[in-house]
Amino acid sequence: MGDEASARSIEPRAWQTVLEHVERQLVDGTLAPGDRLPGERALSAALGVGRSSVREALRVLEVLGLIRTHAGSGPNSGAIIIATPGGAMSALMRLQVAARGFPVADIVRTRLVLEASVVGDLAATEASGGPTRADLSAAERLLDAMDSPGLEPPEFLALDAAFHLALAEASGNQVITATMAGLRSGIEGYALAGLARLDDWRATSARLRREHRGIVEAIRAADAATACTRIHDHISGYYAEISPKESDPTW
Amino acid sequence: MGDEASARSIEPRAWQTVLEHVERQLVDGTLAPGDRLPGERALSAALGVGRSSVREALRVLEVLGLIRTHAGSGPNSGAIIIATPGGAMSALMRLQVAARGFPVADIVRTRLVLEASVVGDLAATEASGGPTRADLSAAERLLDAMDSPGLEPPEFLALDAAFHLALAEASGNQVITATMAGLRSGIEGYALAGLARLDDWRATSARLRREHRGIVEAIRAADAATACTRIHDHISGYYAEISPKESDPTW
DNA sequence: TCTGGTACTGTGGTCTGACCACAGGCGGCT
DNA sequence: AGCCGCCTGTGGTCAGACCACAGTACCAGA
Repeated sequence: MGDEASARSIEPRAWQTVLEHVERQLVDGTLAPGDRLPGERALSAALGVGRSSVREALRVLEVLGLIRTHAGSGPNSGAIIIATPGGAMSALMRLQVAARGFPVADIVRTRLVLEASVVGDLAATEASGGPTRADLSAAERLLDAMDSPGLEPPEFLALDAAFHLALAEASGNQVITATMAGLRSGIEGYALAGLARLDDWRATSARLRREHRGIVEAIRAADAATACTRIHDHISGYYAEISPKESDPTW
Repeated sequence: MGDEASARSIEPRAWQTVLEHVERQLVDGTLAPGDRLPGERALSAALGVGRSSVREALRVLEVLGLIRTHAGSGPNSGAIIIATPGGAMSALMRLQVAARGFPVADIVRTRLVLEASVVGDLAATEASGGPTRADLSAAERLLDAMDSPGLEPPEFLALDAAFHLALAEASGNQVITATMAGLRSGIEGYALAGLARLDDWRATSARLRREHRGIVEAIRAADAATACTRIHDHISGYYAEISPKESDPTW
């Protein structure tokens, strides 16, 4: 079957040449965040491919969080280089979970690893002193919002997700932040479905709020070990509660 | 169909409806890995969008590692659902690094976290006994290959990457495996460029091989703490060696 | 009957040309 | 001077055409 590599595989697909063209310009600095790409018609003519192929490549770049497109004219129009990996990570994780490429259990385990590292880092930073408190206060504002009574479970979960993301952002690691955003949306559907398996939402919500406060408290106390243990128990405890009892292939 | 002009302003973009259609079928089980999607023309007619829009959506799904397309006819033709997140992660990380969305330092830090977790898990599994040895032997075969003399630095780095990936695969966590593959290719260009900053490649290569053996040895001895320390020093030591001295915005 | 080749069919891959909605800029009108 | 409408260029979408490809069905010959 390797004989088919003779004719077709030498020439890459048209949209890939566009993708490689943009990536090359990105690497060598010709293109930087904020810059505008040439118009689709110009790109098409410059690379000798059809506009459809250019559009397929641009669509990929858009989904990957590398460009943002606007119709019309003016400085805001056209395809502009950005770098917002969060959405791409989310789409990737979500679809891979849907296609059974990522078991939910592996996502939860990865969250455990990353979040433990995040709170450990935060506690260490707090120990060494520094301007970390401002970012932590953003997370604490979310905790306050979660205390408001009459919150519907889905709203509570959204605030919960934002809280964990705020911790990641406070750690300053953009890769971990984007990855955690992706992991979260990958299992968001299962978290919502798992609500039905909770016996007593009020008790669970109270426990989650208490655990959140405990985590922040440990970080503030610069106690990395306690913070790691608490977030580990927090996450694994919750998912143990909502995971289906019978074996489910997506878990 | 004449109302599409007015409906377009409210409706999502045409290719997104295709994407959502596929995702919905994936979630509710209508589509599963191995299944074939309807042909582009059929999908176009079924969803009331043009074939170009269908193709843009399929291109996104392909880059995200969800489908594989083949021309021709027969059971291997058409778009088939797969779930190979590795390539998507790699493309995402590579492009985000190129677009300065991900600092290289954050990628290295994330590698530290994930790989420490991987070797810790492996050591713990080894402690509890189990059929872990076969997978570890795959990693060890790569170490043997790295001992072969006359290996060019790029070849050595490729084997090095494969070794670290083999450890992740042995841990059994597919999310971590795919993420590590992505992280690695995100900084591959910088690893290659960093070779020029090494004073003595022979000495470095010998040290890396020694450290690799030490990591596997610690895993085999079920000594999680030592394994974590060793892989941490291994990775951070290497990147400290190849990172540029002057400040570089991409780091 | 078996075997070999050939035409057919349906697939993705690509290009072209056309039209639309949109948003800004420019120039003429008030 | 200030306002308003045309003009232009952008992405978004669609329709149709052609190509290369790979399997399949069919038919002719041994």
